Order: sequence, then structure tokens, then C-alpha cells
Amino acid sequence: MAARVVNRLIDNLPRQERSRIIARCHSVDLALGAVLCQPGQPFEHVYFPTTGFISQVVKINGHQPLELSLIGNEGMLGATLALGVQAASASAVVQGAGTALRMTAAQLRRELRDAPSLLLMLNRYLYVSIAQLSQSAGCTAFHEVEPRLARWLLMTHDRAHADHFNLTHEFLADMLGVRRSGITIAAGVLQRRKLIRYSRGEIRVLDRKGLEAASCECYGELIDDYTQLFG
Amino acid sequence: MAARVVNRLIDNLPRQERSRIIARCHSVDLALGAVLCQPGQPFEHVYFPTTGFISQVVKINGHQPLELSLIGNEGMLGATLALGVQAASASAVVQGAGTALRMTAAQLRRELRDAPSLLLMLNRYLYVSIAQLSQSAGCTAFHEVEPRLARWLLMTHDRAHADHFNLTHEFLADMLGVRRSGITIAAGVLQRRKLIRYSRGEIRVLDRKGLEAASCECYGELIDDYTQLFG
DNA sequence: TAGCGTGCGTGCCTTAGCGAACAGACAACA
DNA sequence: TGTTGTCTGTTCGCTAAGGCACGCACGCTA
Repeated sequence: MAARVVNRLIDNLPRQERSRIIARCHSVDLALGAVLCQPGQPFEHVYFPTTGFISQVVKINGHQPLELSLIGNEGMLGATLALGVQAASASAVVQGAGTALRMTAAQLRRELRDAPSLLLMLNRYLYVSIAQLSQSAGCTAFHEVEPRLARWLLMTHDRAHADHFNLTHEFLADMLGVRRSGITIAAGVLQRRKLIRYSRGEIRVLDRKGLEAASCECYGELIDDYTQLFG
Repeated sequence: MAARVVNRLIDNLPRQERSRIIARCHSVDLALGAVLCQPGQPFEHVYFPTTGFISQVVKINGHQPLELSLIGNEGMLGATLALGVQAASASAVVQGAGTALRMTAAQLRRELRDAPSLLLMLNRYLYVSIAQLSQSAGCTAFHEVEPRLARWLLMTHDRAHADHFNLTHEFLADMLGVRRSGITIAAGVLQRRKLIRYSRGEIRVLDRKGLEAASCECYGELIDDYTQLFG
């Protein structure tokens, strides 16, 4: 169990290609806050998170970076290489410390040449990413802080593989593109409803079902988008 | 000039493939308001707009559809087919009447098999679309109605190939995900500044440079994203 | 020329959320 | 033990924008 690969994309590959890919990867630690790519700059590595997770964020002049998507062991960073473009389209930052499988971008390009199911997988993942980006755009435009926070906590819960994780209100505010005290209020409501408990940067999920009810429907949509293609 | 193909994606193809693709296409009229695809449903056709243009929109429960991207003769609808997924990820609606080159989805898939530059082009276009989606998400989250309206008018101006086009305030409000009277106010400001003039559903761009100054930087970013890959 | 539908201007009230600031509370460290 | 930094709670004033509704004005049709 300990040495088991637990990136769902890799796990989905047929056995031969899977071991080939794993052989080409190194396991690395993802250090909280590390910046893994910058928009316009070529990827050095691609990452398949196993226990850590990564945020893709967009920076808009005069604002804190806004989160676009969260990448955990259900996904990868660097899938756009399958489109033949070397550069990253957004920044990516480690958001939950942990481990990932990592491969150089050059190596991935080589593998893509003669690993048809790898390409197939990246393409599908890109498709899901596009669908999820679209959904998120709508969510950010229309939904309020509280349900968005709940959705965000659920997504993190899924990727952290633990009931508690470390995030300050300040950090959450940046990710959601809202004010810190807006998070304090929304999180306070969720805590009073006994859905979560938090203190000084540690958040614990107490009632997942309840959180799902408190979140906007976007959470379910994102899950559907993924399972439709990856089961 | 009259019969000249003016879809920039197609124009960028090498001569042989270009004529091959054009031969596979039919020119069709895009009727204002026509729905060209639905999320989750397979594409019947793909469209390369020439004079018309198309909006991709996302529907969120209880809200009007929000525009994700605008597709004119610089782009196409259906590029995700290159990812091997048949279904559309969002709805698409004709937003400016005009013409487009159209091909069946099945035909495109066939062409993709042995037209390497076509695949290359679709892949690049997908990359650009992802970058633009990300930028738009940030724009919707942070920028105010007036600059967003200016940006939107510029984008439409680029795609309409004319200084005037037909759009009501109501329609603009839906696209931007804001209230109708919010558009009336923002458009009024732009009109008083002599950047545009409008009346009963017809909008005319008077001062493009001025509009660019009034819009958020996202307009420039979107242009950059595109020109970086398509020149 | 009367009627009606559509598009636009405007106003009122409400509200979510911003910006900024301050205070308490805890943790770590010296 | 005190000091300092970080995290959270809370407040005040403010603004962009939402929801709603009314009225005008233009233009098509009868």
C-alpha cells in the first residue's frame, strides 16, 4: 500500500504504459507555496500529484491571484503540453504540501510520441479542464461567498485525503477573490452549523454531507464533468 | 475579394490542406439566435465563422447565460473534437448574423487523421481558448461593468467587420452577467464620452482608440494570447 | 392615427461585498 | 515571562450592483 501509485490519471493507463510512465517519473515533495510554473514560461516539469495538491491561478493587475482550478491526485499540471505548446498558460502554486510524481517536460513530449493512451488521457483531461474552467467562471460571477467557500473546502477535502488541512482565512480570501473578513463571516456560519471547525489556520471538515448541501451546485457539476470521462 | 475565404484559422493552413478543408466545408448562414450546440450533446457540425460570430455561454441555475468567449473569423466552434471528445462542453449561440464555413463533425474527425497541420492548428487554438477562458474568469471576478462593456464592444467590433452592430442593452446585460440598467448607465457614459453611439438596438463604434482606453487590460491580453500563437 | 411592442432612461430601496482599521487570542520564541 | 507575529472577530463607512417598477419614445402594423 505504501508504495502504491495513487494518481488517478496514471492509474487509468493500461498496464504497460503505466509502468513506463512511472519509470520515467521521480517522486518529489511539493513544498507549500512553491511556484511550479509561470504564464508564458515553458514548463520544466509536469506533475502528477499523489498526496499534495496544486492551484492554478490567474493574476490580474492590482488584485491578488485568483484560483482557476485545483489539481490533486485526480489530475496533473502540464497537460497543455499535449497541445504542442511549451509555455504554461497560468501560474501554478503548491497549495497543499505533499508528494507528486514528476517528469521533465521534454520526457513527456517523448512519451507522447509513442504512447497513444497517454495522449488520449491528456486530451480527455484537457477537455475536463475546459469544462471546469467554464463552470468556475459562472460560479465566480454569480454565486456568493458562503456556497463558494463550501465548494472550495469540499474540493480541498477531496484532494487532501484528510479531514483537516491548513489554510488561513487570508489565504482562502485570495483564492476566492474576496475579502478576508468575508471569509471570516462565511466560515463562521459554517462553523456554527457544525459543518467545519477551524482555529488558527487549521480547518477540519466535520460534516461532509452538510457541506455539500451548503455548497453551490457547481461542486456536483465539476465532479460530473470528471467522472463522465474518467469514471 | 467577394469569394475570398476569410477565416483566419483556415487561412493559416498550408495551401494544400487549406483547399482540402475548404472543399469539405459548406458556406452557411448563421441566423441570429440560432443554437449551434448544447453542453453534453455531440457536435453535429463545426463552424469557421467568416462574417458572422458566435458566443459560447454557460448556464447557471437561476441566471441568464453568461458569455465565456466570442468566436468570429479568428476562431472556430468545435475545436474540442481534436481532443477526441464528441460532446460540446458549453452552449453556443449565434450572436451576430452572417456566414460561416461549416463541416460535419464526422468529416472533421476524418480530416484530422491525415492532416497534421489541421491538428496542429486546432491544438493551438485550444491552447489560446484555455488562456482566454482563464483571463475572462479573472476579468469577470474583478473588473467593473463599464470597462467590461468596453472590452466586449471591442471584441464584437473586431468580429463584426463593421462599425455598427445590433445589440440591445438587455442582451449585453445577459452576456456580461449584469443588470440591464447597469448597461444603460455604463453605455450612457461611453456615449457621452463620444466613444459609441446607440439607439434602439443599434450600436455604433465612434472612437476605437478611446474605447480601448476605456476597456480593461483584458482586451489587450486576449489579443496577445492569440497573436502569440497565430501571429 | 390609434395601438402596441420593444428599447431605453430613471428612480427607489436593498444588499453583498469592499477597504481599512482595531482588538483580542493564541503560539512560538527568547 | 514578556515580546512579537500571526490568525481571527468585529466594526464603520462606503460603493457597485441587484431587483423592481414606472414612464417615455420610437416605430411598426392595422
